[in-house]
Amino acid sequence: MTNDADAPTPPADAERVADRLHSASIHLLRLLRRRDDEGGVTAPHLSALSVLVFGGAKTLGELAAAEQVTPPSMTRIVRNLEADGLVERGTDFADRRVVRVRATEEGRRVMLAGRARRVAALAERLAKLESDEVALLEAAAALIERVARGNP
Amino acid sequence: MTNDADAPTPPADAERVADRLHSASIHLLRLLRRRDDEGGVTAPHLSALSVLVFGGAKTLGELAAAEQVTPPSMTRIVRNLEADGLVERGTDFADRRVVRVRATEEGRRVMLAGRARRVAALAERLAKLESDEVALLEAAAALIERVARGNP
DNA sequence: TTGAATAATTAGTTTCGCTAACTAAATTGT
DNA sequence: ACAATTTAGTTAGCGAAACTAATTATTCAA
Repeated sequence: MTNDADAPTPPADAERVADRLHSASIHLLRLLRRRDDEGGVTAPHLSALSVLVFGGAKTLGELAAAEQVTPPSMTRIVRNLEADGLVERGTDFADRRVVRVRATEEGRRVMLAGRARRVAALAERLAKLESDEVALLEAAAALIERVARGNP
Repeated sequence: MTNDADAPTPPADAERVADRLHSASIHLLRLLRRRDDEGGVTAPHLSALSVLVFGGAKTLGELAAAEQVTPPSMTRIVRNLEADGLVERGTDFADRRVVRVRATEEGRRVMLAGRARRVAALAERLAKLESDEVALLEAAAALIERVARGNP
């Protein structure tokens, strides 16, 4: 495995890049996966919560779609978040089937604190990179996000 | 997000980038997990197998380290791979505590096929990007890999 | 030679995601 | 208007993945 982070326009075959990106993502998440005992908030919870904090209230279905999980999975995530007082559910009066979910103030605080804590190990390592490398990673994150959804 | 790696030093705060990278990785892997269920080999298995195929035989402990999981986790992965005939275990004659693991021929074939299947959805989407965007992602993958391990 | 260290395994727990089947509410078609 | 269909969400249950703690087997060192 030779390093081609700085190679001059390599033959960037989509499949090879896909494979590396896949592999890199697995290893990155394993680094961050460990449970956050202090806050008790796991990565998927934090992720859903941050959608609510930054994107405002959503229906359960919208949240499931945003997080790319099935509705039953999101039902469970929301139930746990509610039990911890981090989100609130309300019924939509126009359509009583839908469940509206929004972050509580505590949810907002916990999300911000938990995120900082969870991401600290990574941020620490990023701080050691050159600034152009960090910029590259930021651009890449946006691209990956776009690719993971349907390139919208 | 039109700027590249050579953008004029944006305020690339490490923590913000860490958060986005984290989020992007979660979503990317969720996308790929679904595709993967169509085949018999799961992502962690494939990942470990590819270490063996590309890196040659390893001890169980080395494999655990390479994959950033604990030894018990790797024990289970290897047991499953062995049950499927994809790897073989052998005792090291110099030190009878260690378990040497190597991919079988079938393991090699299955790994390559599985990887192609797994990565197809991603590669398809990558193919729609500009070539400089793909190159950026490739460089990012290498960087992420470096960061996820201890920046060596 | 006995005791500490190392490699791997076993046992048990937790979290997460899925599918299938269900309830409840809204919409549609006759 | 009311039966049939569609839509939103929930419940129940399965399987995969990862962890910690404790155990076994082997090696190394005092």
